[in-house]
Amino acid sequence: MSRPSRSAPEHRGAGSHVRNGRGGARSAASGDAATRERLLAVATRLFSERGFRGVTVRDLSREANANLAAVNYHFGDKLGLYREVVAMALEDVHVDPTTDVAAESTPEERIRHYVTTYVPRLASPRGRAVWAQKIMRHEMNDPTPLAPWIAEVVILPRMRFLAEAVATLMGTDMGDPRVGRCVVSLQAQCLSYMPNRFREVAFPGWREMTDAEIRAAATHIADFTLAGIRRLAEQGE
Amino acid sequence: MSRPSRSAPEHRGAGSHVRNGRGGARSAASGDAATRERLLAVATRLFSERGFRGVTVRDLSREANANLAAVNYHFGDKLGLYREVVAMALEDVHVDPTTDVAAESTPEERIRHYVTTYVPRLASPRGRAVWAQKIMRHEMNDPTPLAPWIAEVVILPRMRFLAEAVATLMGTDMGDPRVGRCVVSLQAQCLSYMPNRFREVAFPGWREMTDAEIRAAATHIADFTLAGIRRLAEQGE
Amino acid sequence: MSRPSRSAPEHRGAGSHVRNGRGGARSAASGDAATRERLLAVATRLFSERGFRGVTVRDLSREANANLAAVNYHFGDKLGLYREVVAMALEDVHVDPTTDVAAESTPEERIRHYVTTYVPRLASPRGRAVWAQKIMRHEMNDPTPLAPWIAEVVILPRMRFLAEAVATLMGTDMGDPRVGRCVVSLQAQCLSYMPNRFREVAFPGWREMTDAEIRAAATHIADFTLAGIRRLAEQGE
Amino acid sequence: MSRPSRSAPEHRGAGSHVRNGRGGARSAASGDAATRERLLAVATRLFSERGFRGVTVRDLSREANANLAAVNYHFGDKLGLYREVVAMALEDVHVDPTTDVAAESTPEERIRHYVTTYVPRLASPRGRAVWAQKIMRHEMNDPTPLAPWIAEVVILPRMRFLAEAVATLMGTDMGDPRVGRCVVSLQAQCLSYMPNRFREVAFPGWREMTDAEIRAAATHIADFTLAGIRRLAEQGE
DNA sequence: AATGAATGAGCCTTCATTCAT
DNA sequence: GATGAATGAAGGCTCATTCAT
Repeated sequence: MSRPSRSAPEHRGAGSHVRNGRGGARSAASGDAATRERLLAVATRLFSERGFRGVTVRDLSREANANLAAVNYHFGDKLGLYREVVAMALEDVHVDPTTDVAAESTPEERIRHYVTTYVPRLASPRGRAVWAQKIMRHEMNDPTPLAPWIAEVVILPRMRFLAEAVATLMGTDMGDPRVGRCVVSLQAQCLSYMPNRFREVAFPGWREMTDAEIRAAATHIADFTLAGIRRLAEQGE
Repeated sequence: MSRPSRSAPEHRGAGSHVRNGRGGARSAASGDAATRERLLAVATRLFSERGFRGVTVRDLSREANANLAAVNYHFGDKLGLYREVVAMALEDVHVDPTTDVAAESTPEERIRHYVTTYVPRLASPRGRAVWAQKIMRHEMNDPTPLAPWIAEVVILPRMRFLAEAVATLMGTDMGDPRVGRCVVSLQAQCLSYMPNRFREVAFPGWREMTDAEIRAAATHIADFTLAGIRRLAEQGE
Repeated sequence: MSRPSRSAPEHRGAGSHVRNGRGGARSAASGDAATRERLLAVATRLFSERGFRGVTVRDLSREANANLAAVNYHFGDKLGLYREVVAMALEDVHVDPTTDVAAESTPEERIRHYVTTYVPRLASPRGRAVWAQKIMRHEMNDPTPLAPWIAEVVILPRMRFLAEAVATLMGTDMGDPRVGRCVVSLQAQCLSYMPNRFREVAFPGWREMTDAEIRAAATHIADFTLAGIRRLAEQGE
Repeated sequence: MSRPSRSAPEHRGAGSHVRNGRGGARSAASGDAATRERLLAVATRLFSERGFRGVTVRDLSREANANLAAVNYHFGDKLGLYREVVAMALEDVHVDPTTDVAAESTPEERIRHYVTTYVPRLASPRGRAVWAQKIMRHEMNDPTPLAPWIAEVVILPRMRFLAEAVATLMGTDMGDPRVGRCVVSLQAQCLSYMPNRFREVAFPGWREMTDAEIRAAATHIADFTLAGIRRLAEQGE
C-alpha cells in the first residue's frame, strides 16, 4: 500500500463513527499534506452548503485543485472525507459556549444564555462556525450513516442540559414528561431561525434578518419560553 | 378507462404549477387499477417517503409494475408525476379543518383549534394524509421547482390565519414584529412533532408516540404558546 | 384486421418504393378520412422543413390533432407516411414547368427556361411547391430508402433534358463527357440558391433574397452557363 | 502518456469554440494508442461518415474499445469530442494549399489554382483529409452549434479569396453583386464533386471517378467559370 | 374505424469508485 | 506519494411501434 503517513488511516466502514479527531498536530507540516488540507477545507465549505448528497467527488476535487482520485486516496471514500468534516463539526459544537455556563447560574439564566448564544449562531449566515450548524441541519433533513454518532455527541447533551434547567425551573424531575415537551418547544423555536433553503426558493423576495432582528428573536424565544414553562409549572401535569 | 377527461396526455410546460386537481371522481377503485392510477399510488408513497430526488423513475415503474416509459407517457416526466402528487397533497391540505373555524370563535379558541387538529395529523403515522405532510416536509428540506406554488397555497394562508389570531390576542396589528415571532414560535413547535427521518435513523430505539401522548403534546403547545403570547403582550415591544 | 377502405393499403416494406399515387379520387369524402388528410398535410409541412429523421411520429400526431397511433394505422409506419408525401412531391415535380417547353424551342431557350423557372422556385421560401424541393434537398443530404426512387423519377429526367440541350448547343452527342460536366455545373449553380440550414445557423445576420435578387441570380446562372458551354464547345475535348 | 499538456480534462463551456489545436505533436503513434487517441480516431471516422447526430456515444465507445463513460471523461460530452474533431478538420483546412498562392499570381492563375487543388481533394475518397471535407458537408446539411465557428474559419476566408480574384478579373470591386454571384457559381461547381451520400444510396451502380476524370472535371470548372466571368464582365451589370 | 395505453430499445450524461502505473 | 485513466451502474428521457379494445 502507498498510504500517507497519517496515524492509522485505515478508513473504517460504516460501523464505527467516532474518529480520534486528528489530534491537533498537523502532522509535521510535511508540505505534501497540502492537498489533504485543501480537500478538507473545500469539503467543509461544500458539505455545509449542500449536504453530503449534494456534493460530488468531482466538485471536491475540482475546487480543491486536486486529482479526482485524491478523495479516495486520502479518505478512503467520500463518506470518509465527510466523516472527518463531521468530526471537526462535532468538536466545534461540543466546546461551544451554548451550554458552557457558570456553575452557580440559575435555570433561567441558563436558558437565556442558551438561546442568546445559539440563535444568533444559527440565524446569521456570517457567524463563525455556522458551517457546523449547517452540517447538522443537513443531517437532520437527510441523514447519513453518521446520524447516530451526531445524535449521541450533539443532540443528547444539549437535551440533557436544557432538561435539567427546565426541570429545576418547574420544580420537578427530568422524568416528568412536561419537561421533555418544554425542551422540544424551546429547541424547535431556536431551529426555526436557521437559514432555510425552502425559504430562499419559495420566497424570492426574502430579506436577510439584521443583527438587531436576530437579537430580538432570541430575546423573544427566551421570554416566550420562560413564560410557557412557568405557566405549565403552575397548572401541574 | 379511468383517465380524467384530458383526451391526450399533453403535459403542460414549466410555467403554471396549478392543476385542476384531477377532477375529483376517482372512478370506482376498480381493483385492476389502471397503470396511471398505480403510478400515482406508488408515487404518493415513494415521494412522501423519500422526497422527489430520492425516488427514481425506475423505482416508480418497478413498484407500479409499469414500463419504464409509462411515467413519461402519462405524466410527461418525473416532475409531472410529482406535480400531480403535490396537487393532491395541496388539495388535501387546503380543505383540512386546521384553519376552518367558526366565525365567532375567539383568538384563543382558534389557536387551540389549530394546534389540536394540526399536531395529531402531523404526529401520527396512521392519520389520514400524513403523506401530504411528508411531501411538504421534503419540500422544505430540499425544495423542487414546485416550492413557490406550495408556499403560496399552503404556507401563506396558514401564516395569515395564525397572525390574525395572535394580533387580536395581543391587542396589536399584524404588522407588529412580535406577531410574526409568535407565529413562528407556534408553527415551529407544531412541526417538531412531525415524523422525522433523522429521528428514525439516529435513534433506532425510538418509540412511536401514543395517541394520548400526541394529545398531551398538542395541549402542551397550546398552553405554552398562549402563555408566551400573553406574556409578550404584557411587556410591550 | 381493421383497415380503412383505401384501395389495397397493405403497406409494403422497404423493397418497393413506387406508390400508385392515390389516384386523385379523395375516396368519397367519407368524413372520417379527415384524420388521414390532416396527417398528410402536416407531414408535408414537417417533412419538408426538417426531413424524415427530423420529424417524430409524435410531432405529426400532435400537429394533426390525431392519435399517436394514427400514423401507424393509416400508413403502416412512419416511412409509409413519408412515402405518400414523397409520392406527391414527385408528382408535383414531374409535372412542373421546368422541363416543359415548346417543342421547337432552341437549346439556349430551353436552358434559360429551365434556370429561370427553377431558381426562383428553389430560392424563394414563399413560392408554391417549394416543399417538394425541400423534400428533395433533405433526401440529398440524408437519404432514406426512398432515394433510388426519387433519383429515377426526378433526377434522371432532368439530367436528360439538360444533357440534350447542352449536347445540341455544343454540337456533340450526349455521350460526350463534356456534356455531363456542363450539366453538373448548371445544376450545381441552381441548387446553391436553395435555402440552407447552415446559412441560417452560421450567419445569423443573413438577409433573405428579394425577388429581384433571385431573378438576377437566375439570369446570372443562365448567362454564366451559356458562356461556359460555348467556350467549351469551341475548345473541343 | 500522450495527452496534450492540459493537466485535467476540464472541459470548457459552450462559449468559446476555438481550441488551441491539440498542440501538434501527435506523439509518436505508439501503437498502443491511448483510449483518448483511439476515441479521436474513431470519432473522426464515424463523424465524417455519418455526421454528429448520426453517431452515438455507444458507437464511439464500442468501436474504440472504450468504456461508455470514456467519452465523457476525456471530452466532457459528445459535443466536446466532436469539437476536437472539428478543430482538427479546421486546422487541416486552414493550412491547405487551396488559397495559398504566390503573391504575384494573376487572378486567373489564382482561380485555376483554387479549383485544381480543391476539386481533387473533394472528389477523391483516397485523398488526404477528405474526412475534413465530409465533416464540413455534414455541418452544411445539418448544422451543429459549431456551425458559426466553422463559417468564420473556413467559409469566409475562401469567399474573400475568390471574391478578390473575381473582382480583379472583372475590373470591378468586391461590393459588386456580380462578384458574389460568380463566387457562388464557382464554389457550387466545386462542391458538386464531393462524394455524396445520396449518390451512393440512389445510384447503387455509381462508379468512382478516376483521377483523370477528376482532373478533367477540375479543368472543366476552371474553363467554364473563367468563360462565365469574362462574359459577365463584358456585358456589365 | 380508430385510439388510449403500453412497450422495449436506445439516447446522453453523471456518479463514486478502482486500476495501473 | 499520488494521479491520470478507466469503469460499471444508474440517472432521466425519447423514440417508433404494437397491443387491446
